[in-house]
Amino acid sequence: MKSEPDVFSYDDLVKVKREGWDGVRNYQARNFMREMKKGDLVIFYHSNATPPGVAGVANIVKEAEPDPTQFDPSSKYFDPKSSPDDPRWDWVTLGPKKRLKFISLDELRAMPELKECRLLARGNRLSVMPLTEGEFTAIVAAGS
DNA sequence: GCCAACGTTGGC
DNA sequence: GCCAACGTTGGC
Repeated sequence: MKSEPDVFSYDDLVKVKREGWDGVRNYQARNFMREMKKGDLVIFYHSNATPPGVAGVANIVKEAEPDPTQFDPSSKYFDPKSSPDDPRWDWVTLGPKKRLKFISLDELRAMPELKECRLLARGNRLSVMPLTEGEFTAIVAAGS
């Protein structure tokens, strides 16, 4: 899962202990969140950063449920086409699991295990996407 | 249903 | 700040 560290970093997650992952407004990303189970592990990626890269491992502490910001007119994530009767967007709640030694995007690209990794695919803009077990393990090993 | 215009993402 | 990629919107 990607986050812009200026907005919400891995350190912020450690600080607040748990955080609802608000603002996902892409159906594919939403559907991936819906597949997540409590206890699932998540690679926390810092996007739009200098440098971008992986900061740590998080876990799912609460499964998908409606993202309340979609109903809040004062939120930048407000969606007037969504209603509490028929919510369109979900969030999951994350907690910190394990901080990793920062792995920059350059280092990720150099890892043979990540050759096919969706995160690194050209033009990929999804903020939530699945990793294979091998990819996950390789990233954790690189940051441990 | 097509597709041009537009907005957003995210690396550089 | 630039720009490629690509999802969404809206006119037809």
